[in-house]
Amino acid sequence: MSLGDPLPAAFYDRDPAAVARELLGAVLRHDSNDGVISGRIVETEAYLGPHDPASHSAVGRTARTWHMFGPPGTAYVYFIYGMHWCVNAVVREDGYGAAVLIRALEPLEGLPLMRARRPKARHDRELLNGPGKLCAALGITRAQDGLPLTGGSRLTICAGDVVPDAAVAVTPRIGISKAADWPLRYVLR
DNA sequence: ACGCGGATGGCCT
DNA sequence: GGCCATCCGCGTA
Repeated sequence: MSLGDPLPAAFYDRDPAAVARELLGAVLRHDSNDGVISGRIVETEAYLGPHDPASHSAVGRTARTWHMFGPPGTAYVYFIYGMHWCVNAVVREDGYGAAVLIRALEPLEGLPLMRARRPKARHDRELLNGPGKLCAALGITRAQDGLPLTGGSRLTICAGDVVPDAAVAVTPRIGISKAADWPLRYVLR
């Protein structure tokens, strides 16, 4: 595995917090029908599995959460608040039900297309700084739910520069009510 | 620079 | 029926 190659399934088949930490600096890329859009991952959250009360997998394997229980390196895309899509990378072994939510990116490729898909963004800093915003900008919807992120699909995560611990902040997860004090959010500054 | 509430729909109970 | 792993606009400073 070197810089720019897709991260393999073995990268994801590990402790969710470690994967969330190490996804910082990696690159999420969507080869959409309208063009390639990519960004550097700068914020993530770990959802540990069925025993984590804030995790979607805590309700079991339903139609909505189906792909969260898929093999490591699968995209789990869900619809929330009647308007927004959010994208996760499935972690741990096939059938377990853990994932890492991608919460923010820094723009790399496809700036004009991002701006067209995010007309409300008043400057480029607001294009990808939220889980719903980055899915809108990249064109990620239910159509990408279940795709492998490990290569061979149009949605991939590729290795980036190594990020030193001094550049990483760890905080509680955002926007949840259960297990809201667990420090599983990773931010690159 | 904050804080608050409405939008909006699928899904679980 | 009520709850969301959110975003945006409007209000007060």
